[in-house]
Amino acid sequence: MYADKIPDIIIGRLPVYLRALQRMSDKGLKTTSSQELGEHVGISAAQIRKDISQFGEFGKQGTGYSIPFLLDKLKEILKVDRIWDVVVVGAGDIGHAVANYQGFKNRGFRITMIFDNDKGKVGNQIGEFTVEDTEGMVERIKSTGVKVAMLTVPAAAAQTAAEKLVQAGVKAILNYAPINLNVPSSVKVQYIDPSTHLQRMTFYL
Amino acid sequence: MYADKIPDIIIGRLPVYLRALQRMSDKGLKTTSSQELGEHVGISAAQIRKDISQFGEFGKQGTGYSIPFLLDKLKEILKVDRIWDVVVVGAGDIGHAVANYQGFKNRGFRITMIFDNDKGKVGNQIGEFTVEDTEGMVERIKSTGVKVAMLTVPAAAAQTAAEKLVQAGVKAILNYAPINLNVPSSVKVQYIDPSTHLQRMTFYL
DNA sequence: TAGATTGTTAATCGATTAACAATC
DNA sequence: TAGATTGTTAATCGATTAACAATC
Repeated sequence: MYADKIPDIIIGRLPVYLRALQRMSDKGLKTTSSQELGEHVGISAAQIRKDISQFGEFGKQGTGYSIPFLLDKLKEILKVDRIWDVVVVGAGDIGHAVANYQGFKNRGFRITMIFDNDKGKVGNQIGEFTVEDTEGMVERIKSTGVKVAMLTVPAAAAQTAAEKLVQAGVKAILNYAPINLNVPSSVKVQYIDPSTHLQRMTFYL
Repeated sequence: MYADKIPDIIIGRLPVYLRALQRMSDKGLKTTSSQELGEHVGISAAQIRKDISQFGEFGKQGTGYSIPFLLDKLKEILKVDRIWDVVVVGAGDIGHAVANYQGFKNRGFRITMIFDNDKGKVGNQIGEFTVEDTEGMVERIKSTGVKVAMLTVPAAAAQTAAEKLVQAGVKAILNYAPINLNVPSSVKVQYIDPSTHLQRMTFYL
């Protein structure tokens, strides 16, 4: 859709803009400026204008941006103008937490399945979900066409699980295991490792 | 200690190197090269050498880096050659999850207190912790000297809670609430918002 | 109209990569 | 010694910022 390649670093900022705009919208605000949005997200006004202008002319000189309009555009660009089904692999503590997490609502995601390779956990109930056996996972994901996964298994099991997900056609993996995954470049991976974030801050203490 | 300012983007990569080296060490490996480490973390060998060389000459021509030595150095640089006490604010689902999370062990952090402003939750047991009332939080944190916090309250309560943490002398906040925090520049903030990460990937689907 | 703010260009700044002498 | 790999320099590449004409 966006013919010329958009730098990934810009894509990474769009969800932050989206989140801030959603909050403004929830407060009933109708318009904002690059200046104001920038103050909310800690990014310069010039950069926000440049980022947004990659995708079209969404603002108006003199008045700024319509919040509902920009919200719609950003959702469309990020493809969260729809709901993505998400599979969770790993029914341990983190798996439980993400399965019960209410924060995906209205952000474009809905968890639909949870898998674990521990037969002792298979069949267990987690909220509204029943833990399924990893054995049938590849087929099950293939047949449902799910493209997004969250990986919440121990580090030692993460690479193997990731390979199964790739085999099943998953194209986006949010990895909670503290290990780098090796996947084809057509598959996107994002990492969440709280210790890493904390260590990035202790340097400055 | 490191007189000339090190770019934050380099600091951000050090925990990733540390994590990979720890894994190599756990496997019993004793040496590695910038090439090999780079393959593990998906970063070019040149960049790894450049990053590491900011802090000293830790490698040897011809043989590469001693894993135990480089581990020690990185831990020292990131100040995780010690254990940091961490306070958790918010005893909801995420608070529970981080309190029970075993992944901070051996990464330099130890949760020591959990607070919530809901009197209904105060006194509850979460693992080995008793939920404490936010009312006494500032004094309690001040007196214990804790410098690191994890913020796991709803978005609407996050800014207020962050201000209390700042008041209490906290200098590093890992924020799980999907909102940007406004804090003095002397206080570091890192953000964890899984929806944001997912949205960054759906763009490419 | 006058004031405000966009979209965009050019300038600046910073980060990454390539290359290689030094040396283990 | 010969081969391997570092630390570092210079070149390249990319991202951010400043500035301003266009225009709502």
